[in-house]
Amino acid sequence: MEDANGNNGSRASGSVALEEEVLKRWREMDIIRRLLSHNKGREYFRFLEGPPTANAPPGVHHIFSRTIKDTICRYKNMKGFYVPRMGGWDCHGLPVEISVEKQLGIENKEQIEEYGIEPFIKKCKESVFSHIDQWSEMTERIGYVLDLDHPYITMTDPYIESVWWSLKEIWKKGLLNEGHTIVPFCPRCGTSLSSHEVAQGYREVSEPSIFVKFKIQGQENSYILAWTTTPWTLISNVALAVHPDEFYIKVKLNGSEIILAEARAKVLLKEGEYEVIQRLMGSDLEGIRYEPLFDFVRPERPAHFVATASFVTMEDGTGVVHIAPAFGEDDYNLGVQYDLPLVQPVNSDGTFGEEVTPWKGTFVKDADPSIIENLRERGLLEGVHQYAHQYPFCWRCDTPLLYYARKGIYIRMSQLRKDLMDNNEQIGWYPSNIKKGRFGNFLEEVKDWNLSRERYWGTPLPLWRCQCGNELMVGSIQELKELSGLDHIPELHRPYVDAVKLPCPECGNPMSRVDHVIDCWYDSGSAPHASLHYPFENQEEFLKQFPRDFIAEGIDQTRGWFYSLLAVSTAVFNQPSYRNVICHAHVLDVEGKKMSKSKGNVVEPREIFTSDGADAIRWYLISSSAPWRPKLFSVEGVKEGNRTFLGTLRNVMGFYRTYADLDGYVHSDPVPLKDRPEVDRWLSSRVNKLIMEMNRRMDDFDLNGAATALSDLVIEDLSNWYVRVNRRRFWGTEDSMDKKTAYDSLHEALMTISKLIAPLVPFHAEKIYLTLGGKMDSVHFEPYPEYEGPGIDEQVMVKMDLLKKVVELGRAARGARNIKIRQPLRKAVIRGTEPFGEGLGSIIRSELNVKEVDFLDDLSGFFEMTAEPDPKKLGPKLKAASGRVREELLSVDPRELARTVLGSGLTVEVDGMSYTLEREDFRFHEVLGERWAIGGEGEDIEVLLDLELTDDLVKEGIAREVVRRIQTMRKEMDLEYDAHIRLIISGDDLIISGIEAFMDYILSETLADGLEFSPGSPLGKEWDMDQGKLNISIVL
RNA sequence: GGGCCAGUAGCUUAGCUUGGUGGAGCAUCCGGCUGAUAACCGGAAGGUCCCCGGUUCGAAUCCGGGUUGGCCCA
Repeated sequence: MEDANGNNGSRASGSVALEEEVLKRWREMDIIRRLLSHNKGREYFRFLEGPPTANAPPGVHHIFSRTIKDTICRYKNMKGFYVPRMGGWDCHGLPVEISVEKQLGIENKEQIEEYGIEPFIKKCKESVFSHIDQWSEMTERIGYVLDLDHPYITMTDPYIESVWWSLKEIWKKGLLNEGHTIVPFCPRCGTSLSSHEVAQGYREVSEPSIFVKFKIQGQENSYILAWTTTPWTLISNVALAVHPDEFYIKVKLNGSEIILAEARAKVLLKEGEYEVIQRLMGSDLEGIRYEPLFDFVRPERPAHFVATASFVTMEDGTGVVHIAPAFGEDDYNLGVQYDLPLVQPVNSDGTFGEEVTPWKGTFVKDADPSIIENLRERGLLEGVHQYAHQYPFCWRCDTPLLYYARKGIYIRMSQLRKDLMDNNEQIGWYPSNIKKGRFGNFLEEVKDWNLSRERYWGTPLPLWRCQCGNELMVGSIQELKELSGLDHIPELHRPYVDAVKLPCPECGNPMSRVDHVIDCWYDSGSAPHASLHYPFENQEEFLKQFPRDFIAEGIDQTRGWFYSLLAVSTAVFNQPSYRNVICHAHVLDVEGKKMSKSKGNVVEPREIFTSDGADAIRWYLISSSAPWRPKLFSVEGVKEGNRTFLGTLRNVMGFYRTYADLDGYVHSDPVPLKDRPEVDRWLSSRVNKLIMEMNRRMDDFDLNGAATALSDLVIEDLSNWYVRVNRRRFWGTEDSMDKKTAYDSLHEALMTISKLIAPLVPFHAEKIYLTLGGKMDSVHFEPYPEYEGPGIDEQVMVKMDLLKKVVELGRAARGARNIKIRQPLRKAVIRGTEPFGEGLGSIIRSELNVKEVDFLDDLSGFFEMTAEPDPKKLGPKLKAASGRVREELLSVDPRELARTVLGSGLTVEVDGMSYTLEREDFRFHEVLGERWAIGGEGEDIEVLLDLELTDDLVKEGIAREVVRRIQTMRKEMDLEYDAHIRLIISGDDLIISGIEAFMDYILSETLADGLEFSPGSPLGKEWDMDQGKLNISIVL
């Protein structure tokens, strides 16, 4: 609650009340919707919202993304750009299916088929927006300007149609192929897993690894030694791989001749145990044929020979890798290179097929011991080792995953590698290292993109096939209708699209759609065109918005959305679809751990909204460090920002309002700047300088730098300095020109600040703007302040810096000698600066409470000099000896050293060498006598205070002590600021004489109409002062 | 296992590009100030600038290696 003076009871709660008031106004005046069309018709700032999935509630990290995006967009909007901000929702994908599976209590594809695809995807559709209310609420509450009424939704027909169009474009370019890809596969769930899911399930396991002898064809007793951690894949072996540029040796071991890598022999075999017969390069081994270990499958193409491959390492094994192309990515690629057969005698449930007679129906991994035993009996086993390595398990059912060749449709991104890299050059990355680093490295090794998913809930792959081998890619709804002869397609999802058969133009037989849906990353990567239903609608609008100027998401999107956007736009348009991207780090808990429900360390956005508000959390996330530094989220940190920065703002406003209301001040006909005192011109210069800096930082996407600059000005310059030293100018009862000038200056500074902070803390900005009588309906319609020179008076800024330094040093001088500020002193003497004008000089006198300020060029009369060697000078001059010389000189009495150096000069002998040093090689200090206190000793500016007290000074000090006590009592009595009082006082003689000497001063400071001395008054408050006892009563 | 980023006071961090006696905020303690401020001002205490090595007269800063944490990928 606010009191009559506009002060908030508590700084923290003040922020929530303020925001609710602003939110109410925004709703009533439709501000957010109006901002969405603000500047329409002017130049575009082209922003793209990354679509979240609304089937889980938003967390703090979503607030982080949204704050960054909102801040940049609000800024550009104020800079005069039209900033369309279409919301977006990502709908498809396995996570949705899984949540529906859970809800239905089923857990595999068979059960989904049993349940029915149609009711299943209906459930998916319902589930997609299960938490949309929380998302909308959060979005509005943090003030994110986003069009939630017309969002793009990736599961709608228009969106899917645009996705289809782009796929057909890619298909027309011949970039869409079918092939096998090796995918991680869960044999129990019957599905391949996304890389993200696989990453969740890695565990360290210890498994038997075996050394197997492959008999070389046509040679007696001669073998190649290979090593594997997956014995079951030996059934499907079709080749052995060696590194072409490593040395291999043939050795005699246990009566056999064996080939293995030289580097590995040294590790695996004991010295003397073997005899080297021959040394060869890996490339010399290429083509050697060997006898297959098993013959369950007879390959249709040449197999069982040695190939060379650079992925073979000398880190472990024998330097010979057994190759089974159906069960590993490297193996598969090598298979393509050597045209090896794809031997795959394993069913999709992970058991061996009929042809593998001894183990048919056995889960492959369970067959390992028996296979090992089989090899041992046949004398082909050289050894078994326990081997610890990382292996992926299904995150859902904990079954070990198998790498498995599956048919799939993929985009040949590897062919577009150079285009991707060229397009990446046109993108500004924040932080910049991502461009060449994490993202650039990824592009250099970009793999073909497996688009197909053997699932249900996704954009159906629009590829129809005929038995005759003919294929058709469908690129629009219209095309599908024409080809099928149907005039109604219920929707572009399974199973409806599956039901559509197309007559084959080649042979007339019905063509069926391939089963697959596509990777939902392709959906979101299509957002730049699909959000506008391009090219079916909005052709012009699309051209205006492509490529987008700015996107921002978490760094985990590097290979997610940031990649899929670039991949789609490169494949379809050969351009990047975004020009600038901020990748922010994650929001972790206070200990640096990932927030997760199971750990119970999740911070609920709502809790912060009701305790400290949206601006507080926005400010915390932006001001605490650069966006790409992880945020160790602490509620204390949010509160601190709310107290220090936002609270100070609210308080300066409160101060302004208290007195402006009292005086009926309105900002009009302002006093010309040149007629204002220096301190006002200083404030204006500081604000102008901030305008320059804010524009520069925001244009550079440097939000953290902008926040720091704001905070410095508001806390240090505006509140802690300008308002504090000028308070008295606002207090006077009569309407003076000086008072109006002070109001003008404070009003103007606050008005500009309200605009400068608007993108960052939109609620506080609004409140300040409106309180100051801003003309627009919202500060967010105002143009962002632009620097218009010459608004910066460098001279007055330099002077003020000096002045602040003088005051700081003067206070330090008092502190060092324990002299209270309320005790007036006769004189301050300052060295090292020019005299200030009367205006600024009076600030020094009141801040330091001295009667007189003197400036002297030379204070040596007060001092004795000391000297110490300056390592910065000694180093370059004496090189290696500098350390010893410095040590030597530090052992000399510094006063004596100073006398010598300043007098006859100095030669020092160290380790038998002699060095001549000069004045410049030293730093000088001064020490002074008892009467004076010093601040800044040895610095560019020094301040001396005369501590000698006269009777008058003592009495004045007493008077100030008395005033302070009366003011405290007024406050305790909760008196109105302008309430007049009468005083009844008694006390010790010295104190009474002080009061008598400064009677007028005391009366006017405390708004007292009379003061009466009345010994022994029982009603008053008893005070214990340094100078004796005092009793004060206040009467109204 | 690979890539990227980071390690500075009890906590949050600046400084690192371009080497020259390490700064700030919060918290603590002492003192001061206070009719705008749950504020503010002065001071104290608190540092192996993650570790080891190299370059240099001199390294928080540059280079190499390691380590710990985060993220991404396997």
